[in-house]
Amino acid sequence: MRSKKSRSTSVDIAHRAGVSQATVSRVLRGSPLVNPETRARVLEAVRELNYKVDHRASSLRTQRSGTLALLLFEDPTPDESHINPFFLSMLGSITRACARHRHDLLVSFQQLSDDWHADYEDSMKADGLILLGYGDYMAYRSKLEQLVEHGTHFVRWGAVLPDQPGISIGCDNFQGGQLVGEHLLGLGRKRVAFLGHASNHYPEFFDRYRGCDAALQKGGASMHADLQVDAESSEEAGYAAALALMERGRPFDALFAASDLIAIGAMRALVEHGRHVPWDVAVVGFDDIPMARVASPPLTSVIQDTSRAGELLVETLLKRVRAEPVDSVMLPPSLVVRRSSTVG
Amino acid sequence: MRSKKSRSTSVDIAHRAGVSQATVSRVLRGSPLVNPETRARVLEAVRELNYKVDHRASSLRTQRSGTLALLLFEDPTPDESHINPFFLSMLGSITRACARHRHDLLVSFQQLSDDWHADYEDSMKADGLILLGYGDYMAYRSKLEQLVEHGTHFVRWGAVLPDQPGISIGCDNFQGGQLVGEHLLGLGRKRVAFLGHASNHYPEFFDRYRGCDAALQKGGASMHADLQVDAESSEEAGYAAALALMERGRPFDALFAASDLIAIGAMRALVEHGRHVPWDVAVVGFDDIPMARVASPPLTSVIQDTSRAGELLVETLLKRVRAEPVDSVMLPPSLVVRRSSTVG
DNA sequence: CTGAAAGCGCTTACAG
DNA sequence: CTGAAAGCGCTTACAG
Repeated sequence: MRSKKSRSTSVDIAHRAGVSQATVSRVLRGSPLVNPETRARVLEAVRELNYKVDHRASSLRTQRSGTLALLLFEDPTPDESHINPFFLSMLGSITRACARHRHDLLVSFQQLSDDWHADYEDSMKADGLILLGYGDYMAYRSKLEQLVEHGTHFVRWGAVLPDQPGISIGCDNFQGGQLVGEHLLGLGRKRVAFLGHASNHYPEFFDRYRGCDAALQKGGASMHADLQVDAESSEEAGYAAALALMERGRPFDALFAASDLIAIGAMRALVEHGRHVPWDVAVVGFDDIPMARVASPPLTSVIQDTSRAGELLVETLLKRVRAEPVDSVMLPPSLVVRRSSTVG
Repeated sequence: MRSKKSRSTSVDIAHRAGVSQATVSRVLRGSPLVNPETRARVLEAVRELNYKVDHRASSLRTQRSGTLALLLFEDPTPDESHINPFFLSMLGSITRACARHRHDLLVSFQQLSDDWHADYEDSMKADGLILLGYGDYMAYRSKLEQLVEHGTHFVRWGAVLPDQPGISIGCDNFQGGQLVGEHLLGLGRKRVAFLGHASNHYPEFFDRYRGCDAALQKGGASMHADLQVDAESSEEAGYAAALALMERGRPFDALFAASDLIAIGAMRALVEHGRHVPWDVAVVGFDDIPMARVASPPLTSVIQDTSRAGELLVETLLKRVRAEPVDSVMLPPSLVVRRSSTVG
């Protein structure tokens, strides 16, 4: 139709229903100050002409777009189309949460190096931003400060830290690490290697590391600096890190990977070098991505509640947009035990 | 800033630069009819006030939103956050393609049963729609017809069929099936089971089936109705279908699953029932999702070029929006051989 | 309960 | 090359 006649507007509806354009608008916005019969007539015309409110015009007038933007970034950039599966799962739950809250979602991949603070909200495309991604927190932090200073509405998925700019929703990574430490200790493993960055630059990984350390210490063990190898969250990095670890020649009977991707890459390296998982080395990951169940052996991991997380991110952001008070929140993780860590 | 002073407009810029608001607009749209010095002055003011064009106002005026909408649907609805990984990968490449073409992307999950034809383009939120999903084509088709009749701009990912409403970009599923059939034949396997719907209701799966059949026939074999079991694309369905297949008691030495998820579920069932993959049964999937590499044994699969697909979908849709002529396109698939089908 | 009118922030003929 | 003016399609005080 639209290809032939041009799209109808509220004026067309007004005409057809024999009312003013203002009244059409009132009906469509659900204003209570409209006579029920008038309303019925307008609605009838709306149906007949298959009319839809022009979202741009209404949003220009009301100064609310009803749209949220999701900015997803990873540094270094993953090769084409290989976004971290954990973020993809978050993307799914955020999309659903947006729909529940009757908002649209704009999705965009960004480089940490991009000028992403400058775009979506400034050009009035979105009422607020959801930030999702890994990367060096020290580089990240200054961007966040700009956003705050700029008055942009945003919520970030990530570590909940004291004094951080803006607000965050994140997993309780320390507790996640503890769950892993306790599990390994219960298995009698005390020489626990850690694959992943463990510094302030990667606070999520670092908290996982420290949580595990804290748990081990209760059992008279601890993490060892010579059993820690840096790795970003990818299979390749996990593979390389496991090789580097074995190269060092220090004994270890368990391996805690900062993410499932790292764990999966590491298991490959271990097996290729004759280490049996879990007999020689119990392996635990983090995130519980779909791949974890399928890996061989199936990977013990820490579950982050992505659907709760998506809901909370959207809910919190909408509160921020409405200038209601909000707080950072940490979500409790849980452990799922599979054969990569247990014998039998 | 914006939280304190209100956002600046083109009028503010005009004022500051000592020109008319119309000139500001010309500069920002890159119009050639502006004196270079004037342009410089305007740009200076833009920078100082950190001004960004209000996208809604500009889009209202130009009647172009610069936004595309991606509608993702699956029937039956997957449980929270477990979208088919193949679609997730498509989503990634579509997002990137949109960015390359300087368009924004709105993402939304839909039920096939929803009234999705009615929304995004009608309310002027998007210039066009990308449709992505599995489902009963017969139900789907009537929706497509409505879209066409309605003059909506859309491109669909899926089977390229004669007489279909609108245009499609899809994998050459028949050829994909052929590659599988030739591969299995080369391995000396002739009793090939098929897990997945094989009817007009699921044209993509059906083409894969027929392609495989065509290849087998060249080798004096063929697909058998009693070795085909319906399954939608999920691990659970694959698991159940493999059980049903074994139940029938007909011998088979190869299994072609209509998707990797089906294949992975099926392998689990096979192994649990004492069949060795690939010795007893060579297994091949379709899609080459990330899980395929990690499965045990790693899964032979058919690669669909998702990054090319995303680019083509976006490019084609934008042409449609600009009323340029476009055609449906089939992309050539390729086979990646892993240990689920080869011995040694 | 309803209408006339102003205005959201741009873009683009039109006139100079 | 530049400005004044109309208009994109709505929403919402204001007056009745």
